[in-house]
Amino acid sequence: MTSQRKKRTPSGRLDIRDVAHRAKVSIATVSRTINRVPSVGPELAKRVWKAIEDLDYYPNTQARGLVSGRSRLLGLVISEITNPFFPELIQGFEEIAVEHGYEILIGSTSYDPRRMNLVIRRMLERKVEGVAVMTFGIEEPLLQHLAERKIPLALIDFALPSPLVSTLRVDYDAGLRQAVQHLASLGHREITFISGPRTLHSARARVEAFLRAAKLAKLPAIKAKVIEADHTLEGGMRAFEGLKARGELPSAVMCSNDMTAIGVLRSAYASGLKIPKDLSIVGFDDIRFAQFTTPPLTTVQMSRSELARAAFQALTDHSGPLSATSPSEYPIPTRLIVRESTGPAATSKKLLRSLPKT
Amino acid sequence: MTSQRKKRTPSGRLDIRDVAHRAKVSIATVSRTINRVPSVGPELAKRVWKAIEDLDYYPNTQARGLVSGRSRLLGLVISEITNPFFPELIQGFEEIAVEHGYEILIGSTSYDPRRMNLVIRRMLERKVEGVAVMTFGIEEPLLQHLAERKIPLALIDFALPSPLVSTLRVDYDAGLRQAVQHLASLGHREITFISGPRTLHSARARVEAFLRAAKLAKLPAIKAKVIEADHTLEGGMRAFEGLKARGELPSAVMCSNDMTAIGVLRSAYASGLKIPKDLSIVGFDDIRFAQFTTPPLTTVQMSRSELARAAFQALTDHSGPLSATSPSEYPIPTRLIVRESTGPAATSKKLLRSLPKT
DNA sequence: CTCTCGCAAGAAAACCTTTACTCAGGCGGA
DNA sequence: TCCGCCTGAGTAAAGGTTTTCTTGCGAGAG
Repeated sequence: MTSQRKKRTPSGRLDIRDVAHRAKVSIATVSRTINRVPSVGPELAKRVWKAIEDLDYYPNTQARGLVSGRSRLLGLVISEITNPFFPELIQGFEEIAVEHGYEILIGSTSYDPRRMNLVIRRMLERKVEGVAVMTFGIEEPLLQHLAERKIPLALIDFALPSPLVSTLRVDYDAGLRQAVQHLASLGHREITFISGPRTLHSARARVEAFLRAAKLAKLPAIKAKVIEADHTLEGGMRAFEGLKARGELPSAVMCSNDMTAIGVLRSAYASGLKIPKDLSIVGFDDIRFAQFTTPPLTTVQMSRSELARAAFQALTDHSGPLSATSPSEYPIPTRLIVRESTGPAATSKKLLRSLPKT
Repeated sequence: MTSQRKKRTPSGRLDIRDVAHRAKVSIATVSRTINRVPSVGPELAKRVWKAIEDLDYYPNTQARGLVSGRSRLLGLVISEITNPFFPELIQGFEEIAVEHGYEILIGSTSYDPRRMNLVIRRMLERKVEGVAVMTFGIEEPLLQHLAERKIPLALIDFALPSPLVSTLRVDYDAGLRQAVQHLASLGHREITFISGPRTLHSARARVEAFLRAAKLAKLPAIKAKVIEADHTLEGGMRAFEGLKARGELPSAVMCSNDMTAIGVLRSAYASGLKIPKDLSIVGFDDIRFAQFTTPPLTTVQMSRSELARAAFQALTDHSGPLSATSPSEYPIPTRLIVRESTGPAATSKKLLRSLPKT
């Protein structure tokens, strides 16, 4: 009974023993109470909770993690936080993670393999319990490295034959088909797709889905062309300028992401074109800003919150008992959001004539 | 010498002892090597590093933090990650933090006091070594709570009389003075300032700085008016509509942030006004998107990377020995960036006449 | 009435580092 | 030559939890 307290400054950090002392129980009981182990008697539990309340105690996560081997930390690897696509993803991910008692570690790769390496290392050191790799320029060897460490992984548009790796499979076809059909029904017969960098899985997947959609829409003489840009606003501007300079402007442009579409919009506007009268533009992603362009952008929505939810799901499914019953693919739906950047087709002949010469 | 290893699965997580064993030294030496304690002989150190390399060992951050009392974690509290101001701030903060071996924990408050509470709690549990509170709707009691916990704090535009609290003092005057003078030199005599919510310190500080600048510019009969919005794009649109409906459109509008300015821009455009011919618009913040509006936005730049750097500085200055020599205020400069949304004044008479009636 | 089983709660080990303390040599000064 | 001191490396304690193992107690069965 001689609860021999060691010297400690009264104002110092308080620990589980302080609580135990105040509630007149052992530290084990306090721990069990906090972790809601059912074997604690209800009246004892109440006393413990009161002590916790009184002292304003909260457990030390580091000690907890050390012994339990669980860090309650999840990694989120993104390309660049200044790309407006990602903050919305982060928001969703943070929300659901926190709700489940996890904290998230964010790492931006800036498309730099060296940084990617560093990011992975950081997450490993912090003993994350899972990593959602939501960046597009993925380096396969690095992922292997992670997979070998027995860390659950959630990848986007990319699969890896490992039991702990899940894939978020974006259903590009659905949304792009809707978009192509929407355009076709407005009378567009020529659609140019401005793609992202060919090096990105996700960009390639979008192109292919577009091509399939164009084929499927088998309208007479629909012409589907693809040119490559880089998923940036500036890239979109350059793509438009290129098209215009070569006299290849179609009546409708679809873009691999919204930033590109906004760039096109901007350049088209600067060229004196009226959107959608002279040119219809469709984006992809539905970033928040798409609602606020002039005119508001018609775009294919890929829900960020759904993506976040699926990623979290995938990660935590795998961190439980290795029952291997958890699915390895999680479908992410997409759908067209019609706003005002699309309208009835103008013939490209007329369009070209109306253009001021550069 | 009987280096009695306990049973351990060969493929299990590896330990500082594994390294010690392989390098044939004690674990203390390994630890010292890793932490670059100079008392380790160079040839021993080399052997240890080699062992670390061979095993691909990295230390367990949790154990480290537990014993050293240092989590190497910094908290960053923001309002909303989807507000484009913040990702740029986060980027800068992450960069410098990682460079110094820290990891950051992000918490969004969404202007909700309850969430704010939760965010603080999360950071406390993780034993962060400092918190940068970069949100604007700060709850004072919560900060007190943090300050009492002896956690270094960096606040923006807000001071607290506590040794561990530093203030990032944004020099609104400089930038706003430049903006007012720029407008004045273009012939504008009426400038309306669209403020943020009065409840925000930062918003109030901007208003006051604007008023000072207007006074200082003491051009004859300059009319400085202030109306309140809410720092959102929609808020900016509403503010413009209100001004227009009341027939109070000035020749120039300055906004408390860029989102507001973009809203005004958008509404003005929708009303058939030409920017900057009919109306000059100045923003504040210089978010990245400000370069891409049509026309590109003239705005007062408050450098996010500088803010991030100062915040980090403030936090780490205080976490060293409590020498109290660290400054408690860190100045953040601002300056005008002239783009194309400002131009020579049109008289408001003429402007009103040219407006289509609502 | 006693023995055993089950359950609630306490004691102690374990988690992986860092760091204070200890110890063995080597070297310089007296 | 001897002693104290410095240097470099090892030993062990500490840090705050969780969790396994123990223990004590009450109740039900024989």
